[in-house]
Amino acid sequence: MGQKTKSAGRPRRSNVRGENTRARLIDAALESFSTRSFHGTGTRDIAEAAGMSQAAMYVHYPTKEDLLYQISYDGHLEIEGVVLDAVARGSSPKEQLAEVMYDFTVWHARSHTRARVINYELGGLTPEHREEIATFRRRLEATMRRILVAGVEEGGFLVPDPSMTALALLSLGIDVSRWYRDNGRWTPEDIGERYRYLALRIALGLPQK
Amino acid sequence: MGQKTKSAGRPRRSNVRGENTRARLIDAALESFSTRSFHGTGTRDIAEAAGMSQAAMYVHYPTKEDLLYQISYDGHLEIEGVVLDAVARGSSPKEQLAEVMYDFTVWHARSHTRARVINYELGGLTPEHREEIATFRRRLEATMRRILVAGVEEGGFLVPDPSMTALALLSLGIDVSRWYRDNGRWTPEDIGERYRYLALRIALGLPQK
DNA sequence: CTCGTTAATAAGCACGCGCTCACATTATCT
DNA sequence: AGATAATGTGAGCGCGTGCTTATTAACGAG
Repeated sequence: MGQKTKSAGRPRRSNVRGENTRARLIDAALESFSTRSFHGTGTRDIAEAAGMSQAAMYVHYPTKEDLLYQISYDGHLEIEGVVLDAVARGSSPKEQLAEVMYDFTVWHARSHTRARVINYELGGLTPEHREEIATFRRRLEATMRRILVAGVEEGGFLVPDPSMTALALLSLGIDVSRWYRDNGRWTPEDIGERYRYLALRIALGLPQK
Repeated sequence: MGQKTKSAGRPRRSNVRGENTRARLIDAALESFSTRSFHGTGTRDIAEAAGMSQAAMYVHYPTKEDLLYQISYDGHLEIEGVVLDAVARGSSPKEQLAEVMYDFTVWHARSHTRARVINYELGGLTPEHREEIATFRRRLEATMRRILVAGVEEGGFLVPDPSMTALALLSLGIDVSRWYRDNGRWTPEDIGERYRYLALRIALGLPQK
C-alpha cells in the first residue's frame, strides 16, 4: 500500500511487437551510458539514437533508470551463464579456473561497452535494483571462491586466502573492460590466454606450459 | 587566437588567502564525485557541502570541470610519487615489484574515494585535460613494465609479456578502489600484503615465503 | 589613507533535464 | 468490420543545471 507502481518488479517482457524497438533503445542507451555515463546521458539522446521520439521511449521503459536496470540485469545474467558454462566444462579445479578465467576475461574485452556499464554505472540504479544486482555479484564471487577452495583441498592450489584471491581474479577480468580499446594491440583472445596463465600462476605458483 | 581563456593551463596556485577555501571545495567535490559521479553532482551541492554560496565556488574554480581536473591532477601526482618512492626503496626488480605493489594497493584502498574519482571519472574531463592525465598513466605503466623487464633480464622473473602483465598488475591495485569498503573485513595493509604476494607469484612463479 | 586585488554574496539567465499528456495511428483479435 | 490494446508523436510542464552579473566587504602594498 502506498507503494509506487513505477519502476518496480522484474524486467519487462510484454508482447513481441515492440521487441525490436526495445532492443534499439537498449543498444542506444548502452552506447551512451558507456561513453558519457548514466547521468551524462539525456533521454533525448537515447531516443534520437534509437530513431524515435523521446516520448516513445516512455512507452517501453517507464524511467531512464529502468533502461540501466535492464542492461545491468541482462548483462549479469549473461556473465553468470558464461561463468557457469565454463565451470561445467572443467573436470578439475585447475581446469575450471582456466576455463572461467579465459571466458570471463574474453567476455569483458569483447563486450567492454556492456561491461563498463554493468560494472561502473551501478550507482545510477535505485537502491532496490542495486541490491538485486549485488546478489548476482555475490554469487559470482562465491563461484570463484569455491573453485579455489576445491583446488586447495585437492592439494594442487596454494591459496592462503581464497576469499580475497577470488576477488582479485575477478578484478583482473573486470578491469579489462576499463582499459580495453578496440584496435588495440591485443585481441580479446590474446588477453584471455594471458590472464588464464596469470590465474594458474597465482593458484599453482608454478610456471605453466 | 580565438582560444578560450577559460579552463586552460596548469592547476591554479594563486595566493595564500583562499587556500583553505579551495581545499574545502576540493574535499566536497571529491566526496560527491565519488558517490554520485561527476555528472550526478551539482555545483550547488559542492558549494553547500563546502559551506559557501554557489557563486563563491566560481571565484576559485572557473568551471566544475576544473575541480575534477585539479583532483585528477593532484591524485596522479601523488600516486606517481608513491610509486617512484617505492621503486627507489628496492635494490632489485623483485624488491621493487614487492614495494610498488604493496604501496600502490594500500594507497588505492586507503584513498579509495580519491582513487575512484581519478580512475573512473576521467570521462568528465575536457579532451585536453584527459590527454594530460593520460600521460601520467602511460608513465606509470612504463615504470611497472620497466621493473618486469629488468627482472626478466636479470633472470629471476618469468614474464612472457611484460606489457600486458604490467597492465594486469596495475589493474589489480586500481580495481581495489572499486570494491573496497571501509569497515570491510580487511584493512588496506591486509590487501597490500596479499597483493604483493600475488605479484611475486605472477612474476616469479614460485611460492614465496 | 588610498588603491587595486581577492573573496564572497544574492539574484537571475538561458537552457536542458526527466517525464507527462492529449491525441493519432497501427496491428491484432473476435 | 469493429472493438481493443499497443505503439507512436508534438508540445509542454516544472524544475534543476552550469554559470554570470552587479555589488559589497576585507585585505595588503605603497
